[in-house]
Amino acid sequence: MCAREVLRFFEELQSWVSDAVRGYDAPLGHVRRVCAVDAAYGDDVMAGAAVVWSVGERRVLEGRTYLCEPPFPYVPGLLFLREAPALFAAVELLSSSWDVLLVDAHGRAHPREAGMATFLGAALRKPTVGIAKKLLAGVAGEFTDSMAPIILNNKTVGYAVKPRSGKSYYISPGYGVRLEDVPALVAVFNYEYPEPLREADKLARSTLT
DNA sequence: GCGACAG
DNA sequence: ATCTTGTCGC
Ligand SMILES: [Mg+2]
Repeated sequence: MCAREVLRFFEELQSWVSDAVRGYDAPLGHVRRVCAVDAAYGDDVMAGAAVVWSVGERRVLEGRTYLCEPPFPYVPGLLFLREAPALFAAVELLSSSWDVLLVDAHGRAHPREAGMATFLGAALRKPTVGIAKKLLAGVAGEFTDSMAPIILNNKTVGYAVKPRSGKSYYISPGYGVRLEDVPALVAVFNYEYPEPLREADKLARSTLT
């Protein structure tokens, strides 16, 4: 009935999902094609964008967008209710295949260890990782080679990454990706903030112009 | 009670 | 996320 219970309901669902998805973790193979998603907003309209990026050619192979009215307001910790539907729709419009999905959000580094990257991966049943610009939960530990573990509930749930130049970012497993495979994925982009995410951001907002 | 709070 | 141009700094 009231908003209060709606939030409590979805938060409880997140807690359950965080444990349920662990059984789907699998080794991440060679990452040749990466998919990245992001959203942008206009007046009463939002654009979800998805791009497929070729690691070898360092270029966008395909880009798709999906426009709709924001289905939910932004509530810290429940971002997926607002953005996941449009991002999911944009990904489904892609005809190109990809190995892992990069989401502009958190994965396991979340108050209930199930951020938007976790839900997108579960819905798509494909490997995902969350890559955010700011921490929402947990604390970054000591850095070792440009990376520091993100500690939450007494365990490592992801990594803080310090690029050779630029602001640091935070990456954590979403769905189907093991924590131990995250460092290799970070290395694929030479520790820099992933280009495909910048491309998805660019595509999302250019669509509203 | 107060502050913090992905995008 | 968005409102916004030039400007300070690496
Ligand atoms: Mg974004």
